Amino acid sequence: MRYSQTFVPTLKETPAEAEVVSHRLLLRAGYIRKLTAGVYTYLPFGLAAIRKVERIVREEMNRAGALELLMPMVQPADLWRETGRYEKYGPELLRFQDRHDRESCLGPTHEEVITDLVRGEVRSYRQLPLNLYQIQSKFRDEIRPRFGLMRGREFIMKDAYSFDVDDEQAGVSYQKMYEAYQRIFTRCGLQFRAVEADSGSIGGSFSHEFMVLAKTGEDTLAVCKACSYAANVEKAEVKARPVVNQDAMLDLGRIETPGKRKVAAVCEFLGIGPEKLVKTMIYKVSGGDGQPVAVLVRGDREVQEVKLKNLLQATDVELLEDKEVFDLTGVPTGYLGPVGLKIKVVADHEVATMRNCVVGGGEKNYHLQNVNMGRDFAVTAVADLRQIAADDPCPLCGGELGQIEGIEVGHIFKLGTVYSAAMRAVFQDHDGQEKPLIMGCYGIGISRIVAAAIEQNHDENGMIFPVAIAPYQVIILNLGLKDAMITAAAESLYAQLQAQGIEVLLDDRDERPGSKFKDADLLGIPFRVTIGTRLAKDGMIEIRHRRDGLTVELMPEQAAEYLLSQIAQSYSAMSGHK
RNA sequence: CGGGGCGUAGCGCAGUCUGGUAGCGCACUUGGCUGGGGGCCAAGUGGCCGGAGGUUCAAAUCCUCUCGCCCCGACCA
Repeated sequence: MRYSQTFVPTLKETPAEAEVVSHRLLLRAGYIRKLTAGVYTYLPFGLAAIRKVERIVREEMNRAGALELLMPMVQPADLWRETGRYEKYGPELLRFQDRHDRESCLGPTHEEVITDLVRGEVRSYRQLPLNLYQIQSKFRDEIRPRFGLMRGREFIMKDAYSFDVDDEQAGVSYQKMYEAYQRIFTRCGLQFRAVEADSGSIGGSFSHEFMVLAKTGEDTLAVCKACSYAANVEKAEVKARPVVNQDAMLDLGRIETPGKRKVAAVCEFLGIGPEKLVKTMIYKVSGGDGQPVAVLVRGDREVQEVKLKNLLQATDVELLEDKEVFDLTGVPTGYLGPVGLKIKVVADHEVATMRNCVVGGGEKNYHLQNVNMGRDFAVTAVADLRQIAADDPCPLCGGELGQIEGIEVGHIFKLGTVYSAAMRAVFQDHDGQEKPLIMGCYGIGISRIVAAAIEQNHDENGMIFPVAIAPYQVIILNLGLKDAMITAAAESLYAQLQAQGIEVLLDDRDERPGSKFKDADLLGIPFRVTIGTRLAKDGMIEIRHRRDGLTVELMPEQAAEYLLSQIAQSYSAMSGHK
């Protein structure tokens, strides 16, 4: 492609609306433009990167035996009512009526549609297993779209659905996808990690997330330094530690703590550490029994709301506002405690091991000391409810844990029969019995991968794309448009590389060298060839690696061979397979 | 939805408090010089000041309503 013939509106200045680096660079480099909140047009270079990712995904899905199809974006409400999700999915599901007042929605995911399709066509175990996938635009009416392609409302996603005869076969399908995902992200040239995950609102029993490691990640991962354990902190299990504190229980005491509401203030006032204190947090619960619940965790710990949600089998939990707490309990926040509390109380494991701790007094300006669970108050459940901390041991091997940030780019679930049972998608097994299909679902955020790749690979001058997903592999800068020798060399190399199947961009614009260098860096193209006055001076052209700045000088006739071998090397370094 | 902020030229912004000629930088057009990291000189083009209503002799500026966008929280590929 000739630069003068394409459409890459680069920006010298940074658009004000962009917060994260991938969003800023995608706008500046002319890869995307915003149409409206969370909805973007992919310009030619942005689309080229997307297509590269799609191609890798297709190849690996096909290799794993999945079959591509394409489902509609517009879906009838009735289908969603069958699984109860039309009501449950919430405002993220964009609903509308067509001219006949038929209720419809834009597909945020396609479990219902695929299950509807399969129940109509699959009758026998002999038609299974089946794994169907599509690459489709999805729409989720996010409360707050942000970060450009990272969290848009409209985004491109690959979603696959597997159908099996039993749990064991479903496990095989799951494992195949797990392996395909490993290959996909490796081939994309990304540093990533598969982690155990919460299965979230889609439901189901077992799940992994694929996380691109980047400082700007929205998720935090707990990763063992000794073994292979890695999990989203939402999920990372905190093992109940052995009780070390066998002190005798002391007499309960009431102490005045005027104006001391925060853990830190109470601790300072009483001269104790936060590990001697128990926090009481009250949550509003949607789903489950719907009753508000008080959660107890140690003073220096955080409640992990996903764990709480799972314990209560709730669809959502939300911390009560200060005023709501007072209305419910008559106690201002800061002085809440489990003693004498009238609502349901659940405690983190750790609280059960604590002796003689301090809790809120249940009235303004008072706390209680030497409080002991069991003697002074009762709880309805003791469970793993807090977020894993840096000093917690690995739940698998007991080793030391580290925490890193990640961007979720893929998620695989074992769904079981959640959808097939609700929608009566059944098959007849060997034994003649009718059974629900065992399902799995597997998502990859295609457009998000492009953003994540940039978050992970950039510098102050712009993007640095991995070769496999760069819109072009090579950019040739012709710095002597009016010089016949320079132009001839540039044109010749351009033709040679194209003949070799290399995707190459020739910067033939009548621009000053500075602009061309800046744009080349910004666009993130892995290899840059500079052909300028040095050709006349010493017969050399220059090839520079975008990632590390490594620069070599060569004679023009050596260039194509050099680039070919460098590109091949880059690919083999990130081949997901032999 | 709650909290904070912003809508003025394609982009980034000033002007708004204190009403009175709509401005700056970048980009764009033309000419010239220049030519290895966003160059220089000169001359230009481009605005219903988000929209509607109101106050006023006079509104980008004050008032009311409205639409849109961004940032912080709960959601997720």
